Amino acid sequence: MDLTERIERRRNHRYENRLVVDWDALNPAVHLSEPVGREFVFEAILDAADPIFDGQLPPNVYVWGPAGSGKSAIVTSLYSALQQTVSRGQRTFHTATRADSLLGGFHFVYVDTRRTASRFKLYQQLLNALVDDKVPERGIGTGELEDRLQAELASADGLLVGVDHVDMDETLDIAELREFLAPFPKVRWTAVGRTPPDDLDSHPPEVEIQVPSYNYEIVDILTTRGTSGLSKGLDHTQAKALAEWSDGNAHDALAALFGAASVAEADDAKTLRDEDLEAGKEAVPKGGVPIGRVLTLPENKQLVLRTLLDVSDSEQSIDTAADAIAAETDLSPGTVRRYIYELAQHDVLERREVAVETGTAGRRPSGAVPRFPTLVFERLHSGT
DNA sequence: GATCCACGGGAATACACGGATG
DNA sequence: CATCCGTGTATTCCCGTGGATC
Repeated sequence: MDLTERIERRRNHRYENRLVVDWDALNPAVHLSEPVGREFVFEAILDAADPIFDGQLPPNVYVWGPAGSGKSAIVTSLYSALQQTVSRGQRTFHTATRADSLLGGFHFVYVDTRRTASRFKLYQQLLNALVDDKVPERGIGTGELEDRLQAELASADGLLVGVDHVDMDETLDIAELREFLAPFPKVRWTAVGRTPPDDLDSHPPEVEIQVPSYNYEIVDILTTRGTSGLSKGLDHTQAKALAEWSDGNAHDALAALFGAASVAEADDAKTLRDEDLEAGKEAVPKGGVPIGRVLTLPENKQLVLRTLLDVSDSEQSIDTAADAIAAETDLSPGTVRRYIYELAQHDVLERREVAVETGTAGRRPSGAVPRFPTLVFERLHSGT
């Protein structure tokens, strides 16, 4: 037996003994290419997109439903599939061979407005997806980008944009989306959000598709993910219990599973024990924000959150915490404090009354506690 | 020289409480 | 007793500046 063989053997051995074999499979921020149990929504979106097969522009579509119901999963997978299908034909398309490519003149781009909440960034992202060279992120005017995008679209039949997370804190709402895309008559969108169409403060999109909350499907989702993520898969009883706990929120269920796996692995456990699952659930606040939301925050805000988890002793005021964080980072105390308040306003943190020992004068201080899956956040951050 | 936007810092406003006032 | 006022904090709001890039 030679050395490489021995190494290989050892590697396999370790691999087999390892609890988690694929963290991405358990990661609620990573969507499967084929989401489980939402086929009818795919059909509805494709129905609406049907005109493109005749070279016509389709209507704008609004997909809406509660948190953790698979909306993002659907749109990301659908758009990446469309993008791939089409761009394959696209390269060879150009002039004569138009008939070869059914969707030849259409482009598809997915954008997350959590990262794209200004006119500039929207144009920048769209352009970046359409052209080969990198589009500058600064040093260039918004008008210039608009011109370039116009030029790029001149030769296309149309552009379909999947716009995720509209109408939330710090993201685009439908009215802004309309306004920003108004200069481009060939652009149509599929917007995704939680707000019911009746509550939108702009006239409703032509097509509305409602995504209901998950129910029994969560067990399937957990089992599917568990099978590829855990060396021994996920026990059915545990999957069922997690599903029930999650109340139809697939994100929360996965976040708890991910957290449980993280705890178990840190403890060198060979299987997921019930206590791990308890810890996993514990770290996922009910009605909190999804981990994806946190991971799209600007780098320094994430740094503040990560440091907060380290220095936090639950009973300290925001002021004290801010000072402690500022000492650990190269941000000023003032900025850290402002960040914490901003994060609290956007539900990433929660302000909570804190016991005050000193005099009674003045407004009472509050502390800040996380409203996002902390174990998931910590693990995803410790790697980078 | 122009661009966008994250930072920093400070001004404005909100809140808590005790004491004064009607 | 209800309301107002003053003082001390906490929180929110706003805008100028500068880094990085074109």
